[in-house]
Amino acid sequence: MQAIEEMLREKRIKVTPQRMAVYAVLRETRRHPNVEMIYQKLKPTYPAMSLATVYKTVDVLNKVGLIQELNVGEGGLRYDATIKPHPHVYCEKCGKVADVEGFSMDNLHEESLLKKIQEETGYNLSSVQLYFYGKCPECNIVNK
Amino acid sequence: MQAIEEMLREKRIKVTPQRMAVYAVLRETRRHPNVEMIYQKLKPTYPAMSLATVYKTVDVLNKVGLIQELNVGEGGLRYDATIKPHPHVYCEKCGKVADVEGFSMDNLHEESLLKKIQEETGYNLSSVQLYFYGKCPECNIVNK
DNA sequence: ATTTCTGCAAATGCTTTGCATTGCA
DNA sequence: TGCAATGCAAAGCATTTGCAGAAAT
Repeated sequence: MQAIEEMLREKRIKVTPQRMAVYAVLRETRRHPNVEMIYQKLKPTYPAMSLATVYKTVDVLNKVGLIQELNVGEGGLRYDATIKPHPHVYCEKCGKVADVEGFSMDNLHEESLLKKIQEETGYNLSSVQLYFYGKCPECNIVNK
Repeated sequence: MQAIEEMLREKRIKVTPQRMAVYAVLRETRRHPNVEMIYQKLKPTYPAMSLATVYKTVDVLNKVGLIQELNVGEGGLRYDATIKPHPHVYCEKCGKVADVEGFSMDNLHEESLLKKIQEETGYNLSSVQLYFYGKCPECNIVNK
């Protein structure tokens, strides 16, 4: 795994402690946190860090392509440091987001398919998201 | 096409002019409007209708399965009266949402695939959404 | 030295809520 | 009649913005 500092530098954005910290949090977790979760996680270590900075930081990291933004149900946008396209499952009860690893999205990026959809819709496409909705194992146990 | 009044009645929800009007708007358009757009569309005909009612109505229609809710980019949730699963394309510049018709999502609902993903994730799945992101034809022409 | 980022607080925008009134069944 | 839906205004969150001071290149 490449050093975080290097990765930011390669993207030609200024390397600040806040940016390294936010990116580090996202690389260490599989929980697809939203901005508030990232903020809470960083608070003990960076008491001065502002929520607005977390918002700005995930925006920058997303725009340079170091992380991806997930638009699943409620609770705000979620962030994922794994940028290789993969499907996500969302729990409609507790809001948990998990990766689906056993399904490749390569076929959705396949040259011919994207081209076909571009022709049909006239859109110039750049990315794809596949979301599955349901109930997570923990919420399934609980009645109702 | 079935009469709107009948469809609401079959879902055992109270039939009101507001609900029929909102559902009618969604059946007549392919623009995947958000709540504000539906509200603006109805204002001339139903000047007394409240924005809150539109919010409550799309929520009810979605819950009984007459419409589906789309969680694409900015500008609020979008609504679609076509409930058969199909992919959507979202324009990252102007926010337009369009249907993709040339790609079937049946394979994503295939018994074996859903089962496989349920086994891997432990989630009990109920629905799927496939979103493509890019730029629409109109926005592609404009520079930058 | 410049440019960009951060932190704060205020502002914005979408959505929900509480409640009195109205309307469907 | 009784329960549910509507309309209005206020409240609630998530997110954005403007700007002065701080930090990175």
